[in-house]
Amino acid sequence: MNDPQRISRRNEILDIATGTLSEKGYRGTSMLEVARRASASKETLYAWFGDKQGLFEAVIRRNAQSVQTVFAAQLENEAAIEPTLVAFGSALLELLLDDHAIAINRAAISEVNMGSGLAQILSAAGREETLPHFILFLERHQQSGKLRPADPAQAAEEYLGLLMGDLQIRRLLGLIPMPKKKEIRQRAKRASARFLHLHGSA
Amino acid sequence: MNDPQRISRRNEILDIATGTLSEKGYRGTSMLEVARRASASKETLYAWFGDKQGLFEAVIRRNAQSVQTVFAAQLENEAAIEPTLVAFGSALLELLLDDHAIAINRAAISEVNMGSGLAQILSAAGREETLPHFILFLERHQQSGKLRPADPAQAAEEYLGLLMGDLQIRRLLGLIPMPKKKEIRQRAKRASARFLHLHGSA
DNA sequence: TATTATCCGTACCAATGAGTACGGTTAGAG
DNA sequence: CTCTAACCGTACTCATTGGTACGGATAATA
Repeated sequence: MNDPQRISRRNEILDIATGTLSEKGYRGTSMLEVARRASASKETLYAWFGDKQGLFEAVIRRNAQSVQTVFAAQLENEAAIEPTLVAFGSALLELLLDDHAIAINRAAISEVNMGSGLAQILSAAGREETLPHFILFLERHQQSGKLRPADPAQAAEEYLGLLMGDLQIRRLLGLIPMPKKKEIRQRAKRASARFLHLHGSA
Repeated sequence: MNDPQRISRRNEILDIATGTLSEKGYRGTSMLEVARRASASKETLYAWFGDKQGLFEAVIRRNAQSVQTVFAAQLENEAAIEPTLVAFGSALLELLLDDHAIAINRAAISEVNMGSGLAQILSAAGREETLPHFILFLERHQQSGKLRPADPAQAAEEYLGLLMGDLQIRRLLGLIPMPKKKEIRQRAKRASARFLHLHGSA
């Protein structure tokens, strides 16, 4: 198997692992099932990813990587603050609430007590990576006078709180389905308006 | 074993189950271990609680019950709005972020895919039970003119979002320890101030 | 004191799943 | 074309754990 083939095969396996994770959860996903669905052998899985945790670490890392790029661009345009805020909020909700992300977060949470590092990896590749971009964005607008001076980290957290509410928890608990695009946009709009009400200079 | 003894014994077992859940998580907690710690027999556990899920359903229900009473009183006094908001927020944070509550939420989340009803029970006994009290509280203050008219349910969710931020998720992921009382109070104060900034009539 | 129901501890069963080993096959390298 | 390395499928080991069975002890009750 040559290199491009291996990469493609690897991604195929990670796709299948992600799908299985969404359907059955971490505990409910056996290596055998992933192998069967991927028409791969357990031995290959273990050779490539070490063990079960390693496989899902790879899932988390790849998922995070595909995200990272989206946000960096999102927050670095020079548009007015409100539309950017709305676009960013929508993208963030879309991303944090979709089935794959929820499955990944559930996996990380359910393995916390098993001494697994999944949660650390998820945090490092997720929040730790994107939040600074958002904070810088807020600082830029503070300096340009569009936002009143304040601790940008705290302001960022306020926006996140207004945006998410307890949606993520309720998704994690399986109490609500993925919101429709329309609801998401509406929510992002409202959160942005509220945020500007608190922090805007107008 | 007479009745009061049984009740006390039952609570003792639920305490131990809760502690074990905090330490090891749902998956990491075996019925054998609970039995051993409680100096009980597995057979008694199964006789009293049906199965593993039944045991932890009982844990959730008892925990929720002990909470419910706190909030009802909290929100029905006639004090000014801000101190009540701060007190309620502090109590809520204290309650949602402590080790036991986090362990319970982790358990419910990790069992979602297994078709367990733990999450439904948690929601019914938790959010569904306390949120209406808070909404009524907001409505009362709207009618008395202390709060500007608005959808009280939406306002309630905003307060929750401002209050929690992503603290709960980070606690669930094991990324941060339980906040100190002082931080909690400070956070409740800030969230209340922000909320009144958005919704207060003054 | 005798009786009976409950509970404890231990042993047991069946199922599951992580991780390993291996023979057969395929596909790329020389 | 041959050879070799990687991969697939299957089978196997081993540990864990949910759930059940049972004998002996214990405490309430008559």
